[in-house]
Amino acid sequence: MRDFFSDSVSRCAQLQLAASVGTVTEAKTWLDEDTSPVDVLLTDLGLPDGSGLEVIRHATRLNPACEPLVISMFGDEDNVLASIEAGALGYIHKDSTPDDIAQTILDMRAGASPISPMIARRVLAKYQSDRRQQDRATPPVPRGLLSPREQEVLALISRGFSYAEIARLQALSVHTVQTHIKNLYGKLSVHSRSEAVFEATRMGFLVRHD
Amino acid sequence: MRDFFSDSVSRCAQLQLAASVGTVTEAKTWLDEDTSPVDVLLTDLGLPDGSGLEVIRHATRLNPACEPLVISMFGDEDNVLASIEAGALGYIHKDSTPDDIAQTILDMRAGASPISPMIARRVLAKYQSDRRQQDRATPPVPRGLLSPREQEVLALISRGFSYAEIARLQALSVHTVQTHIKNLYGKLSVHSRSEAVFEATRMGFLVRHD
DNA sequence: AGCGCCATCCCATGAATATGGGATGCAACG
DNA sequence: CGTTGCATCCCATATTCATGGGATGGCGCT
Repeated sequence: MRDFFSDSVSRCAQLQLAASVGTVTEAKTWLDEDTSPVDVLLTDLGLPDGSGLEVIRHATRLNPACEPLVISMFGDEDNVLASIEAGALGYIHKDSTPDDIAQTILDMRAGASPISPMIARRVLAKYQSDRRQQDRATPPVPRGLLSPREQEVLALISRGFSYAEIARLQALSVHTVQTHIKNLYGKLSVHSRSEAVFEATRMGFLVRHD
Repeated sequence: MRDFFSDSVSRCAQLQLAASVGTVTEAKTWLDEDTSPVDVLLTDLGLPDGSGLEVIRHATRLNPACEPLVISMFGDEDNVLASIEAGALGYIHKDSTPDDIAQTILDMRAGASPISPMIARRVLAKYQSDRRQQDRATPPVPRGLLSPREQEVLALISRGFSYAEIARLQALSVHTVQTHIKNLYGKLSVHSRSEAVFEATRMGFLVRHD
């Protein structure tokens, strides 16, 4: 197998083969030790001592610019999908010729993602469903429940300002601030600043703006 | 243009052309009025009265199983990406032949996603960066920063309990509670209950347990 | 014109908090 | 065996909150 890979890679005049290993352990060790960043990672999924997914994760963590390419078998769509989630940018069939592999690597280096339309469809489906889920997670903010002033005051409370400080920041009287907070408590049905912050966060009023 | 599309579609023996329109408005109206669900939507992006993106969104909202296919020009990767986010499952070049288009539609119906490797790469990149961002959003909870006791006290604070109440609930002395909170403030570098709740939420200590 | 909601201001008081100190026993770690 | 961190307890006090009242003017809607 090593020879086969080496053979494939050696056909890319532009690339130089840095290493070729046969197990997850070997791969990780080599990645850790090697000083220069790894640009292209060509890996099988079923390695003797673990999954190629681990190697992909390891490599991309060490060098985010690394471009992992997975060798897959037919009918292995699920694993291909998993490797894409792990960071793979393309895959190639196990029975490709060395020339095919070389060409695929070059394509990938040129900015493409060698993926079959079938896989692409599944990635898209997942991408879109994730996106929809995020939208649902992003809250159905009960807008209009809190008046603008109340929201501002709430935000300041959450950052630990005292009544006096809030009054100064908003150019209000301390009394006014107290009134706003009083109303706020009513609307959130709470009885203290901390509880208000908790509830407001839970209800999506307080968003981080670091 | 209508004739061209019709011509393309009519070459798919399996498909029947339901309608062909030329503007966003027409499309929406037709989608709203037509009773049977739309299976395949073939749309250009630059329509006279708006973007094909709107049509895609409209169609997928009405029938999530709808498979939108975008007609794009060369060099229009950004828009293709946008349409994929809007729900498109594939795209085809504007200068394809009717036969190409017909074949592409059939491929898509068979479960593929006609996407060039270049576009695929960009989708993957976005997918993976979104995923990483979500991971970062899900916090690297600094476990061990807060002692168990402190976490409990924090949780009670967030629910609005007073020192005395917390003391009662935890079978502690009020003084002890005060000490814990004092230490808590130090660790979160805050100076009030509300700020503590805010920071703790931000840092992922306070999770909802409704 | 009247009603409701918001923002603004004012007051007073008991309750709760923030923060400074200091102290003990225990368990873990090297 | 000393150090360090946690949990526990104690005290005192200035500050801040929570909450009850009451009041005015503006804006939008009917």
